[in-house]
Amino acid sequence: MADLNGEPVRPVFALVDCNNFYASCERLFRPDLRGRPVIVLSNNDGCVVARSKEAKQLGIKMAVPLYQVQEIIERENVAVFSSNYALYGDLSARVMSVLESQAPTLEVYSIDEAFLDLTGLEYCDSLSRYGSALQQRVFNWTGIGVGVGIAPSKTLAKLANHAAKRYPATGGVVDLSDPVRQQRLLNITPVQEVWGVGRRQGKRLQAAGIKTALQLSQCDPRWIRMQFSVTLERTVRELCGQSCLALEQCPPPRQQVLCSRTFAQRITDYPAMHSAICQYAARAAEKLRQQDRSARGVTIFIRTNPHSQTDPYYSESACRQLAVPTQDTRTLIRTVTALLSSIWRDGYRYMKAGVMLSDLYPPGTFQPTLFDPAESPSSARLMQALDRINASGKGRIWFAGEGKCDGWQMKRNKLSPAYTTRWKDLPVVRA
DNA sequence: TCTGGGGTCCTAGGACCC
DNA sequence: TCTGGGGTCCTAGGACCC
Repeated sequence: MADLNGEPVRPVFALVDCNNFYASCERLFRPDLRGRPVIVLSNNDGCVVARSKEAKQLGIKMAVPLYQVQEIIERENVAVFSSNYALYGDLSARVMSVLESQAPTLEVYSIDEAFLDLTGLEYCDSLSRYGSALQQRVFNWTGIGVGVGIAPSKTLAKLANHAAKRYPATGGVVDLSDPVRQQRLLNITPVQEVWGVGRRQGKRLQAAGIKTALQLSQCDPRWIRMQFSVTLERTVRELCGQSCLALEQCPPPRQQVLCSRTFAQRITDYPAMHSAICQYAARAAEKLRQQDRSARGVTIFIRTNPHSQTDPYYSESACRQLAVPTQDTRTLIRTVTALLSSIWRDGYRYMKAGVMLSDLYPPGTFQPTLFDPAESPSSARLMQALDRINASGKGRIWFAGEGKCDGWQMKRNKLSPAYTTRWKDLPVVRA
């Protein structure tokens, strides 16, 4: 693309990221929690996955197990919540719809982040002024605070966003279009904070004397490719302001569907594991149908606690390729049941299990052989009826194999109401 | 006692083909 | 005694992301 003077148009990306998203959601309908430290826990109330500003200041680290910060929680009167995905998902959709109304194109990157394409906008308005207006509008319309990072590549936009959050003087908006500013920020950013550099590669880079993002950006991309990977080569180029990652407006179709859980209490007997595996298969099948796919590959895994010093470790998986893809819960339950009996061993204390569906086909795209069994014509209608009933909120139908609720079910002791998605949880305001 | 869940992409190596 | 070159596909495992 070129502008009217024949100069190539430089792409401009913005990354908008919600501040302490889950913690902000929990506080939105609880004004009494303003100023009080808030944390949100992972499934099973296991680890800390979100912290309000105040909680961060107390030194509560990300992903730390709950029991390790119990003392701080009690001493400092920290408000603790289980994950409430119904609430976060709904508020996320609200934030995204505001962003969508304010930018020509956007990519929803995760539950609390979106990339926007602002190419060409700098000719109409100052980019940072636009960022501030966007931030204000999201806050006014949803009550959620966001940070905005603007730059010529996604990786730099990520970095700008980090800076917007780290340095309050920025007001939560950083425009990194200027190469001099880019260099300055890269110079004070440790290499492992760059998007796409994880712990492992961070260590390897450090060992090679590459300690800052600036040093990484100055590496020869070909050398990086040889020593590391093409992915990291792309990161180097992106850090130099060369955009290699495009905006993905429609997310590519999923290639697998996974449902796995850690149990609240260890499972030691086969019937309990069987009902857990059946429940995960049923849930995975539900997701599969939501995505309008049929799966041919079925994998299950079971494992004990890898952290345990005292219990023996066991981890095993098994998979099967079906003759024809299916989205019928009954077929999947039959399959996982057979797989489970092949890997189950008595005498272990199991901590986690899961069901994975892969080799996914859109309807009507699989070519069966002459002798493949056809799916019964009533299957799709039956599954539709099942999904409709279970979505109606009037009750739930499940398969016998799933059993009734048991002690191993996920622990969510500190769950807040589904304020925005369930009528009976609607907050009431009294004058 | 107590450590989440759900994804993607890349690479190396083996099997196989002509 | 001598034993090519080029390619595809599949899988397991590693690394990364939020």
